[in-house]
Amino acid sequence: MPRNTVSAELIVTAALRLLDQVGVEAFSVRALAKELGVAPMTLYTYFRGKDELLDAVRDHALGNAALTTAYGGWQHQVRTICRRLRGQILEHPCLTSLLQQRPLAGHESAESAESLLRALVEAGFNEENAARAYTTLLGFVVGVTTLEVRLLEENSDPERREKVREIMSGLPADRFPQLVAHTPALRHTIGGDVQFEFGLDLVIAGMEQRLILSP
Amino acid sequence: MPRNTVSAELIVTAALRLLDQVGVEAFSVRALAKELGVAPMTLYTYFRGKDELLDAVRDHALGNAALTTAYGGWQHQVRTICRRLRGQILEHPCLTSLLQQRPLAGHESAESAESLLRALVEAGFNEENAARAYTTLLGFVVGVTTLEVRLLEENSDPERREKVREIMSGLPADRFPQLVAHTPALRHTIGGDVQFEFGLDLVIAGMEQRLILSP
DNA sequence: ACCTGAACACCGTTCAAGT
DNA sequence: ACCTGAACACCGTTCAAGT
Repeated sequence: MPRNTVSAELIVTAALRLLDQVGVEAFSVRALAKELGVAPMTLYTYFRGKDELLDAVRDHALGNAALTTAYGGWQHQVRTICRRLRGQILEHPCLTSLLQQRPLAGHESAESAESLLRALVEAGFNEENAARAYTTLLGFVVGVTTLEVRLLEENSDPERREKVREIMSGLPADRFPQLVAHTPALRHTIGGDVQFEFGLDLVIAGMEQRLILSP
Repeated sequence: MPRNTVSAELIVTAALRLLDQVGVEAFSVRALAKELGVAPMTLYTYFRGKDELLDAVRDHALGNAALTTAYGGWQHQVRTICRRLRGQILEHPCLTSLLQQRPLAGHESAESAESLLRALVEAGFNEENAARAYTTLLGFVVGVTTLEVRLLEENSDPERREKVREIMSGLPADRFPQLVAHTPALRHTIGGDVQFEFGLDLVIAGMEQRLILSP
C-alpha cells in the first residue's frame, strides 16, 4: 500500500473546501475520503473521529487570520478585529455552522481574543465589563454575519426565494402593517457591509456611552 | 391498522421535546417515530420530509410566544421583545440550531417582527434604518443567546469542560496576558441575565445616539 | 505507523401494499 | 386518507488484517 498519501494538513484543507462547497449538512467523512482518493478509514489515522476533524477545520479556518495588530484608538481597533472575524466567516461560510456548534473557549483564535480584550481594557472597561463587552461583540458579529450568510443562501436558491416571497406577500397588511411596509427594505438591506457597519456603530457608540456612566 | 394514532400537532410537540432532549445532531425521524410508537413512514403522511418537519417545529416553538403587546417608550418595547425572544430560545435550546439553519423571512414569528419594527419606527428611524436596526437586534439576540447556550452546555459536560480548562491554562501568559487575565471573568460571566442586559443596553444606547445624529 | 475492506448499527426516503 | 414493512443508498465507526 502507498504510504503518506495524505496528511492531517491535507485532510483539513480538503475538508474545509468540501464543507464550504456542499455545506455541513451534506458533508461526510466518506465523501471527504472519496475526494482525497483514499479509503474512509484512512482519515481515522489522523483524527479520532468526525468531531475532532471538524474542530481542526474550525481552528484552521480561523487561524488563517491575518495576525496584524490593530492600531489606532480602541474604537478603531475593535472595528478592525470585528471586521476581520466577519471577513473570515464570509470567506468560509461553513464557519457559521462550525462556530455555532463548537464554540471553544472564546470561540475564535487566541490572537483575536487577546487583541479584542486589550482594546476593551484600553477603552477603560474593568475586568468584568471587558469580558461582557467581549462576549457581546462576539455574539453580535457571529449572529449578524450568520444571519447575513443564511439570507443570501436563501436568496440565491430560487425555490426557497419563491417560498419566502409567497409567505411575505401573504401577510395581511392590516395585521402586520410595519412588516409589510418594511419587506422591501428588509430584502434590500441584507448582504453587504453597510448593514454590518450600522450594527457595529451602534454597539461601539453604546460602549462609549457606557464608559462615561460606569467602566 | 389503528387510525389517527398521531397528528401533525402531536408529532411536532413530540419532535420539539425530543430535539431539546437529545439535540439536533442526534435527532432522527426514526427515533421520533419510535418515541411515538409508530412506524417511521407514518410521519411522512403529515410532513413531506425531515426539513418540513423541522420548519414546523421551529414555527411551533416560536409561535408559542406570548403575543402580548409591548408597552412603554420604544426602548422598553424593544427590551421586552428581545427578552421574550431570548426567553423562547432558553426554553427551547434546539431553537439555537433551528434558527441558524432555517431563518425564514425575518426568522421569528410575524408578531415579534411587527412589534419590533413598530417600536423602531416610533423611535424615529426611517424605513431603511428601521430595517437595519431590526436585523442588528435579531442577530445580536440570537447570536449572544446561542453563545450562552453553547457555553453552558460545554460547562455542564465534564469532559469538554476539562478540555477547555486545559487549553486555557496552557496559554502562555506572556503572549496572551489579557486572555489569561480575563479567563475567570469570561467563565464567571456566562449564563444569566446580566450579560444579556449588558449587551442590550449597549445596542439601545447606540440607537439613542444614532437617532440624534441621523434617523 | 499507515492504510485497507468487511461489517455493524444506524440514517432519510422511495415504493408497493395494506386498511 | 392513513399506516405499514421491505428495500435502497447512504452514514460514522469498530475491528481484524495487511504493509
